[in-house]
Amino acid sequence: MACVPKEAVSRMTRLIGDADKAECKVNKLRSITSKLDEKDIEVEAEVFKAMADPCRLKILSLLREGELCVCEIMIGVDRPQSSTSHHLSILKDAGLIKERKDGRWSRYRLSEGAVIEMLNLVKLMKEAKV
Amino acid sequence: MACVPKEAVSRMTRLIGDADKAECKVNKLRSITSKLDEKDIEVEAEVFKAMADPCRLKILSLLREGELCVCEIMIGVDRPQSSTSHHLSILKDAGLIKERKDGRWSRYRLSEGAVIEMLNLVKLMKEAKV
DNA sequence: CTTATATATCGAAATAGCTGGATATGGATG
DNA sequence: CATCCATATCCAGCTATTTCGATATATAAG
Repeated sequence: MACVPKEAVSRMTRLIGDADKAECKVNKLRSITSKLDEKDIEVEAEVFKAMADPCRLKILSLLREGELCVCEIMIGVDRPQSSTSHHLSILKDAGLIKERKDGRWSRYRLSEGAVIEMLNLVKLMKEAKV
Repeated sequence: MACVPKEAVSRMTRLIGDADKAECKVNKLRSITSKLDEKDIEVEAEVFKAMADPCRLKILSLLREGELCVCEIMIGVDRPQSSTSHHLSILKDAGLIKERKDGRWSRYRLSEGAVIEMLNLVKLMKEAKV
C-alpha cells in the first residue's frame, strides 16, 4: 500500500476510535482518488473551464442554430474581434466546437450532441437549485 | 428593434452584399443572444466554473461513494483543511453538493443525479476527442 | 504586386482564482 | 467556564485568465 501519512491515520483514529478501522478507512478514501488518472482529470477540467464563461456560453447558444463564421459570432455576442477569436480557440481546444476553413473565413460549429446535452443538463440543475 | 450598431450592419453588408438582408441577419444573430437572460447565464457559468478544477472533480468522485465529512474529504484529496473547505463552499454555492450539519461535523453529499450525468457526459466527450 | 478583408496572435493591464498558514466560530465535553 | 476539536473565514502571495488594441497572417481580387 502506498504511503499513507500517519497524520491522516491519527486524525481518522480520533474520529472513529479504532486505529485499525481508521487506517482501513484512510486507505479506502485514498484508493478512490489514486485510481483517478491525473491527466484525465485535467482534460475534464479543461472542458468545464471552457464552458465556465458567460461569453462562451452565448457562443455555444449561437452555434446551436448552425455553423457561423467569426464575424457573425462577434456580432452575436457583441465583443471585439480579438476577444471573440480568443474565446473560440478555447472552445476549440476543449473539443466543444469544430472549425472549418473556407477561403478567408473560419466557420465554427458544435462538435457533438454531448455539448447540447451538457447545456440542457445545467439548465435542469439551475431550475432544481431555485 | 433595439439598437443595432451600424458598424455591425455595414460589416455584414460587406459580407453578404445586400444591405437589407444584412440588417436582417444582424437582427437575427442579436435576437438569439438578447433572448438569453444575463442572470441565468451567470448562474450556468457558475456551475461549470465549480466543476472546472481538478481538486473539485476529485471531491465529486469521492462523494459518488456517499456522504462524507470534511476531514474525510481532505484525506481523500490530500489537501490542507482550509483549501478543502474552500472548495466545498464553491461546490455548495453552485448547487452541486448539499451540506448537513451534524454536531461539530459538516457532512457533504452530491445534490442531484444531474451531477453524475454531467461527469459521465464529460468523460464521453473526452473519449470522443481522443 | 498591391489592396482589402477575415482571422489569429501578441502584449500589457486589469481581474479573478488558487493556496495554505493563521485565526475565528461553534458544538461537545468535563 | 475552559478546553478540545471540526470547520469556516481571513489574508497575502502567487498564478491564471480575461480584455482589447495593435500587429501579423492569409486569402481573394484587381
